[in-house]
Amino acid sequence: MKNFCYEYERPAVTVDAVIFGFAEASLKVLLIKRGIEPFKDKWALPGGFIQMQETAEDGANRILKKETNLEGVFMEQLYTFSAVNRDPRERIISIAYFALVKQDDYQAQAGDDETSAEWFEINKLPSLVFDHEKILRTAMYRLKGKIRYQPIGFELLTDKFKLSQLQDLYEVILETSIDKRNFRRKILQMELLIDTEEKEKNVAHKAAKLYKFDKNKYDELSKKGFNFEI
Amino acid sequence: MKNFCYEYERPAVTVDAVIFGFAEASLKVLLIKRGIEPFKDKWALPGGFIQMQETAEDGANRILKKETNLEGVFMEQLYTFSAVNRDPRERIISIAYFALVKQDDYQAQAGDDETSAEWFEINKLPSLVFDHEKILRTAMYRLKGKIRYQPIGFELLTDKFKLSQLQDLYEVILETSIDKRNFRRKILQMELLIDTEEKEKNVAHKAAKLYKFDKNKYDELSKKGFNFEI
DNA sequence: CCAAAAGTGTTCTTTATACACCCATGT
DNA sequence: ACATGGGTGTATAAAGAACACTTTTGG
Repeated sequence: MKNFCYEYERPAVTVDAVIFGFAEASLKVLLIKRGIEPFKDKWALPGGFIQMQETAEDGANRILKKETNLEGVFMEQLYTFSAVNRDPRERIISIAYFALVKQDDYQAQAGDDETSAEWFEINKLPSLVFDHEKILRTAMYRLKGKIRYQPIGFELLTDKFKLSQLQDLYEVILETSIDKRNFRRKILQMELLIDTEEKEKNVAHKAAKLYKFDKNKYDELSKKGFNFEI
Repeated sequence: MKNFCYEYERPAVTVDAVIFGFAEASLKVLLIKRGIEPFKDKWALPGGFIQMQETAEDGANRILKKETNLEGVFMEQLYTFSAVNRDPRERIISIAYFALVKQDDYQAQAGDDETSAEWFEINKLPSLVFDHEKILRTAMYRLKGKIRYQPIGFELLTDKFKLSQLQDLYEVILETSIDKRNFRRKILQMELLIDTEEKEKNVAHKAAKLYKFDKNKYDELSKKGFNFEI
């Protein structure tokens, strides 16, 4: 049974993923209900042991795919958690990632497997196992810091979005209110949004224009020293 | 000999440290000459296997102490490198840290052991083993990004410094030139420097005032939402 | 016609940038 | 006396912050 032997004791290594979504003007996190001990039936971040033939990033993508059936979304290494007793069983080091997904895509594609994954509003979280609350706090802190200087907010919205959705997103994540006119001017002045010429439909008010984020243009400008900032 | 057996195969886990110093107006990194195979006598970042009773941060501090005899300096987790073949022997995952040390302190205290550690100017590096060049690039990128928004530059200077030293530091790390008057005004307006009432001595020109960074005041202001920015 | 969200400009304040000369000290 | 780096102020441009009304649409 125990076939892998080493000269020195080794910690186990896992990968955990903080998967953020945004819907109904609130920030959400995907949690899974543990199916095994320890802490069976408690909520946890999706994760698993790293495989010998995969990088940590591969592992994080594998977990993302398993839980959401999504691939190719924004994903970034968050931090490596190595407290000696973070797992009651044995020494386990966790390399944590955070991902930003377009929640509508997920809702369309997932639901076809029976893992008990569920979206939780960031302000209505259950208690989590191990040090997962700490990991989640770290992820939120990172997201909050990063969204102002990199155009990652768009990763949480559908491809076409209206400016008020983008503003809602910033307001929720940064926990501030932003002046509508100043926000719109600032975003539009960057010239990173493509006007799709479409409008939202069937709303009981003036229909909003829909925009797309121009990733190619952003990449171009970045090379020339442009810095995104909200 | 191989006494530690597990049900599943496990990667080994190491900690590597990118230790930055600043002297003679240039940024330096501490490298060690490897004493063992593989790559014996090649230059590498200081590092070692993580111990079962220490966190990664403890490990990084242990390595820092071993190589420089310093403790309590600025240290922060950088990134975890997990490419499958980054080490030719076997799968080794490295949790990398970066540290900022006051190089003068080091020169005063170290030299009492015979490890072949040596400071290299960042622009005159030898080639490094494994993926250590990648780790170093990652560290420099992080340092460059971070120094503008957190007062970590002071960690590289002696306790008392003159403004031109601080400016040199920013110019070297950011790879730009900065207007002297604008720089001085910006730094002094923050009111985070304490005028020590001392001046440099024995220089063939007007003696510069010496300042200290007021960490307590910075911590206070941070709590109230102040953001350091150069 | 009413409710609900979209869309739009101007003024004022703050911050960033560009720029050149005199001062103190040791040799 | 001279070479070296220290120290200082102002004017202009750019960016940020504050603020209220009209428009479009479905019910």
